[in-house]
Amino acid sequence: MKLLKQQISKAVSTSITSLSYPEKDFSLAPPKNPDFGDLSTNISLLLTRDLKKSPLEIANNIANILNQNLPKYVSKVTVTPPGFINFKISDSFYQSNITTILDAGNSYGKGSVGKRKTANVEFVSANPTGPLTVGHGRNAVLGDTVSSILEWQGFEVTREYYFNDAGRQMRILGQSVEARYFEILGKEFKFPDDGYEGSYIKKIAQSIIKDKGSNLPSGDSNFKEKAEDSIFEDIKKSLLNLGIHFNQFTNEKTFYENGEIDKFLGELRSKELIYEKKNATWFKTTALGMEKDRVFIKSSGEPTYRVPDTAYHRNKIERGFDLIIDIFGADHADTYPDVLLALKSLGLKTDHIRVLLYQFVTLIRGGEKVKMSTRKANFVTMDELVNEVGTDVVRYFFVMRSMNTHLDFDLDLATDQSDKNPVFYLQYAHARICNIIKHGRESGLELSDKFESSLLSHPEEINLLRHMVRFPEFMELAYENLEPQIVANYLQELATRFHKFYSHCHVITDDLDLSKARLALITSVNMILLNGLNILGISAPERM
RNA sequence: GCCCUCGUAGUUCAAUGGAUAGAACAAGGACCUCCUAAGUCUUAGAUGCAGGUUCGAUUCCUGCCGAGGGCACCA
Repeated sequence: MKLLKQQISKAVSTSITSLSYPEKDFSLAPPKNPDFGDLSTNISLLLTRDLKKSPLEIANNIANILNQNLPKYVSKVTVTPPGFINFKISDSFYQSNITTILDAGNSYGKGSVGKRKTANVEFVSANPTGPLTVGHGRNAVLGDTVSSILEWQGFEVTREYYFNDAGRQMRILGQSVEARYFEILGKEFKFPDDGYEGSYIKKIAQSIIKDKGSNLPSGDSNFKEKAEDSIFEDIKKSLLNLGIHFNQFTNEKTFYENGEIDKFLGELRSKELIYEKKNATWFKTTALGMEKDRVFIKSSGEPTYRVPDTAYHRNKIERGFDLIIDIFGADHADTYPDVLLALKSLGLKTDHIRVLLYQFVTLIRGGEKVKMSTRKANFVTMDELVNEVGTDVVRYFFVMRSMNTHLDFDLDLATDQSDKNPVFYLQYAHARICNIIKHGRESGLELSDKFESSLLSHPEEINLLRHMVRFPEFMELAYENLEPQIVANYLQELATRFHKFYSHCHVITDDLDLSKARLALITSVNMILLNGLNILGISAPERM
């Protein structure tokens, strides 16, 4: 399809040159209404102003030339108001694509932009203060799917989880566990003001009593460490439940210990971008065009998140990735520019860093919005959700919408309607095909590379084939925009066209040649479904 | 007050600046002697408001209204 488009574009360019029309950057894409043709270009509309002629006239001039010497596989060139030039592609082009798909198999649609390139995708990155919640779920699924989209283009991807087990949050976590520990033992305790109130804290305290006895003193390091270990283990388990596994966990502490933080602070200092004021250390972002300076080291001596984050990103840059992606919630929108600014001041290139912001999930339960807070233990965990509706439904739910939409997650509906989730529509198409293939096998029909593709001329077959050839193009689009919902939308449309085909055309019939051709057709549809579902991390059951 | 994201059908969401704005759920009809009806067909229903750019705007720009998030010596 890509080649064909290039050929047609070239033919259009040649014809406008021969008419001495100026060159324009025109579009060539399938029109929404298939009655107009398979591909349309807006070139004549773009030329209207320069040529001071009606777009229809220009279009007719171009079309006349094109019709004199049709590009390969183009059967007709037409013009429709207001001035689109439409190309009708011959059925044989689409029919021949089946062999292409079957030959490529599970690599059909792969791209090569990422060949011999590496990418790092940092996501989730939740500190181990509590279980993975539905809020983190959107991050997790997006990150994992974006990673797969990159892999599909040839990138070697490192899925990375960055965390900090040394800050304020973790200190309070330790104190919360300690308080519960003494509470259970019937001793005097003080629950911290901003303590974590979830019941998991008590469970951790209980397990500490079991493992370490009941004589731990206040301030014992076990409280925090045990909590961290236990929570981290749960997070990893929850992620695995979602089909996600990380290649690397990076602890913020590393950058203090290996001196990289001191190193880059020194470098900024020597560039006079750091100064002291009110007992704190500031980064002079105003000198770099920002509205106000930012604190790097608090008067308490603790660095702010910007410091280790900058060191961490520098580290990622130095590891030589061709592409670095951060998946952040909308609440981080204002924070990463500081980090990028610091990196630039250090003389580093940041063009290959892409920050993907996703909007928050609003949870709705009983018709009411639920304000989520890990600290207040007001949350729904990923595990609860996955256990209730299953991994496939959860993953599809998070990936079927654009990440910059604020989405409402109605828990009652999610569980009530989980059997109406559109993911089943895709899976059902796959299962149906598997069943037909099985049915064919039972009557002695096997897939063979010898089939007469020209028999596939039913309108529903052509309609299906038209969408199939676009798979590589859509995957490329998903990569360029880093938007997983493009994959989901593509598959949804593919499944629709397959289901329509199914209701109009029988595969296994008395007509052996037709059956063979249709078997090849549905096998190639299945290949695409499988490839797409794989990218989304969704299973493809053979029976439903 | 300033910044970011979003306002599309009753509801939840789609739509590389293009031609008649698509689905799903909910509401009203129809279709299984036929490879799984988790399907197909069909009726009704929407671009917050006001300008601007453009041959053409849901899409880009400005203002207003509304929702969410930010604007820390929290991450």
